[in-house]
Amino acid sequence: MKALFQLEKFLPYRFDRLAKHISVSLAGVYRRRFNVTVPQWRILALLHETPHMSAKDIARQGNLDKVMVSRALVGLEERGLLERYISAEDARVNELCLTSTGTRLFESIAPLALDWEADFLKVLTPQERGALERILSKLEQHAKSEAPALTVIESAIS
Amino acid sequence: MKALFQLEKFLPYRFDRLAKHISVSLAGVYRRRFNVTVPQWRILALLHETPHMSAKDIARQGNLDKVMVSRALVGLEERGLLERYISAEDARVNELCLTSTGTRLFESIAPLALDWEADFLKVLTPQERGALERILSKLEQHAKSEAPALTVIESAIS
DNA sequence: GCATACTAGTTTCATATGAAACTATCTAGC
DNA sequence: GCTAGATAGTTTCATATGAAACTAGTATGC
Repeated sequence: MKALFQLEKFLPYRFDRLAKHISVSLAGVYRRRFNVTVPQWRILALLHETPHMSAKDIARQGNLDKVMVSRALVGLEERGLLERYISAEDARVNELCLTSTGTRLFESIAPLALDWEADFLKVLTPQERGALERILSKLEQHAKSEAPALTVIESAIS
Repeated sequence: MKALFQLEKFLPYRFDRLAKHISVSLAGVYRRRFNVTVPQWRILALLHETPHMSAKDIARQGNLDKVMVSRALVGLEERGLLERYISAEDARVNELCLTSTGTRLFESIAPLALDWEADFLKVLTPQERGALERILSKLEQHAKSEAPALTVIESAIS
């Protein structure tokens, strides 16, 4: 009648531990070989996919703090990996765009990132990979939908 | 022939985002209601399960930095939630033990934590929950086994 | 038994983080 | 067209983090 609770089996703990492991391990690849931080890597990926995004959009789509985006952009700009233009419609907005150097850098990193991912998932069967995909999607959906409500509770209580 | 890489579908990104969401949301429960941090919560859980652990064992089993453990212990001790004894075999080692107050506090939090977990998983079918369990175990196993190798590479390169 | 190398836990310090204030710009209502 | 309130992005500042140095104690080899 002991063992009501075991940290080792507690999902939030397991998720945190695994996510940290993944992040540290993969971030090492970007950093060692390309001297790129995680926020910078996300920015490269987002801008490669959708050029001319604003910093705000990057923050939202890359799950990053706007302060972190601001700082990461400075670093990328200094290295000539991206350029900013002031938006024609709204002078507050930065229109961001990878330079050809930035594009090439991203295209060097991306295959390594995908290799890393493939290697990480190689212990799973194809069925399990499909299941993981579906499960993550459901949990993400759930998380997204409850986020606003929790914010309200948060500000109401604390 | 675009879209070789989409951040939104990249597993490390998805894991990081989901884990952060979980952590922030759940940590709010401990903190608001009980003024307990995540490391403190892990320590309470581990000591409840296995009394008389050392700080080092807690760091390893709770996936925490030893500095963080040291600091979290001070907070718990000050609140009278745990006591330390100097180990009889080795005077460097702290033998840690929850007080009855600490035990009661843990036993107040645990059901809420489990409720939170159940609520979080309620969008999954029983089959999916089983699959998630199995998948996580495999990935954890894989992560654990490659960790030492990566450390070697790390120190060799950087 | 004493010098050397090691380990548990703490402290220090330099860096990372993000909340809040700030600047520049925009929008809405008058 | 001007004022009040909002928003994009930056800067400041106070806190969180963890690597490395430190302290106290242990183990080993001679």
